[in-house]
Amino acid sequence: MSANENPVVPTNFIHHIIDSDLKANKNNGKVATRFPPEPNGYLHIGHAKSICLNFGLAAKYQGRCHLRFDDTNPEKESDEYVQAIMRDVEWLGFKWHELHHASDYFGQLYDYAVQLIKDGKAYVDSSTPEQIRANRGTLTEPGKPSPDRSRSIAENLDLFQRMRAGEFADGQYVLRAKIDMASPNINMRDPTIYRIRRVHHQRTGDAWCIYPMYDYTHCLSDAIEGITHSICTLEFEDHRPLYDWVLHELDTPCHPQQIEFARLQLEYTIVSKRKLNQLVTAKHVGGWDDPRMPTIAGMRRAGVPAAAIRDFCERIGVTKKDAWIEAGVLENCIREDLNQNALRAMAVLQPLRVVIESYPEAQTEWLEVSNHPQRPELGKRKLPFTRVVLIEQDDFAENPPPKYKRLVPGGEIRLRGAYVIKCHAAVKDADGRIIELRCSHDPNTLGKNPEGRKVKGVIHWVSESNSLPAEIRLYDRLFRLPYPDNEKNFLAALNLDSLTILEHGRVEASLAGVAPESCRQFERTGYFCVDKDSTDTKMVFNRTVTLREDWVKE
RNA sequence: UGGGUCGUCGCCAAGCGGUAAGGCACGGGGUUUUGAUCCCCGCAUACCAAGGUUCGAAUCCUUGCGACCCAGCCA
Repeated sequence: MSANENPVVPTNFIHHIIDSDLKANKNNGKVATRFPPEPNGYLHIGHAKSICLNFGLAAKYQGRCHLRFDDTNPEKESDEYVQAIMRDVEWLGFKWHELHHASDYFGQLYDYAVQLIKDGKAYVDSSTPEQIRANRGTLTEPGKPSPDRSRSIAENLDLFQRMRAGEFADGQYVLRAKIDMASPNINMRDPTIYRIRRVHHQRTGDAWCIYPMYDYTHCLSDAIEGITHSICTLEFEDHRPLYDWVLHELDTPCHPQQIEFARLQLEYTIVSKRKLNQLVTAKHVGGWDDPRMPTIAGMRRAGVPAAAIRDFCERIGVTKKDAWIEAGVLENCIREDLNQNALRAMAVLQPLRVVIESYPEAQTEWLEVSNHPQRPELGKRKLPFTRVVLIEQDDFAENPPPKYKRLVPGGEIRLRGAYVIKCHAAVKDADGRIIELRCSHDPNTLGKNPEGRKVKGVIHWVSESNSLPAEIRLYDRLFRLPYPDNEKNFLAALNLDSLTILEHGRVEASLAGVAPESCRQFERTGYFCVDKDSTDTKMVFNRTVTLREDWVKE
């Protein structure tokens, strides 16, 4: 595939920063990044952008990229999420050079906190959350110091040790950094860095009853791991002074540079773990891996190739601009990959019986068709042609709209890879519904055009007797509005027709036994992949994406 | 009315003082036993606005305007 041989890897402002760091021999010419998810939900397309960025940087600069779980809030975290995250990162195609957990550093983090206290840079506060909030001030007014701010170092040390020892109730005390209650940056108004919480931690169990906060933990974890460039999203820009403050006050192995970029915003989707969790919990979807979910697991189940996600992340770029990506960009990446790589197959989603009266009843011809019209190296397969075939209900119209290119009464159509047939009659049931077509075939049209006339269209088909029953799940976008988050309640933007199940599909017999996650292009209808719900008696396919349809719809 | 950041084509996005890359979308044409793919062609005298500096500005300066983020013992 020469198309992907010379990918033009776009550059972005982070490359510029690193390039100049390298030129100045900062960090001894090394580059180390990390992807730091909190294990409180499944990874989504927004995380994919961050993963591609961080692992991509390490690859580009021959550096390292760590996977680090930011597991400092045991109330929301679980091992299920840890496992899912590792699975998703690997599936996306990345290998971490080191695996870490912020919880691995709890001991060191505690020692650093003691040092901060000894230096007079942190104090134990007995204020309630309400008092802390009230004293924090507002965006335009400075905060007021807590009465505990002047507590002695000795007393702070004693109290902090006893916090750890479990002598106090949850919430009774917190440890705060002593910075500046009048700072125009609210994050610098003595942020809480430790809280008491008697919660079982998925990794450290009940070893701790105090847990460090993100701002305190993240920078130190980066420094401990020797991260050189700590990349995060824009909402942490205001936290950078705090990141730098902690590392400046403490004697750490290094001082990583925090760089912020704009998080992904994709039309018709939502990338908030809280809201995605809500969709799962309230059963608006089948689970975190529901094919409609923008999660990595969901897209994987839908049949989206990892390479398409990587391509997408590359195309959208990395900037600090608040941007919205049109849904078509992702779809294009998916189609581009699948068009190149998916084998073709014949499948009829909503069958209509076609009896070819001119074709011998007992006869079966094995017709050779290409697995991929543009890639002969992918071989050919044989399809059984029989007297009774099934075509798509949509491919026949008694009263065709203008420019209809399919079968009509008295008209001819090419059955893809087979004969040209002509429709003589439509058989209807008592309700007037068409249940069968009576046709004849032109035996002289196999592999060649009929003489003296042009056939306007080609449709797909499957042998009635020699095909497999299949359930086809047609997925559409989960939200009917491009910006679900703009709604007071995002659930109101849900597309109630996001899933259509077709129970009576038929697919060509060669698909028997094809493994889950295998993708095929069902000619003329779209890309589909085998779902894990498939059984020996009934295959199940998920529609990944439709084919482009360039014509005006009726 | 505090602080932080951003503003180049419908949507992304290069550009970093020398005269507007690319992708998606869109429009037109061609090939085609998938109305798919593929292939051509078109698509910003213009870079939020207004001033200024300069031989020359999207790029530098000034002043406006607009958008986003921040007041968790969440991350």
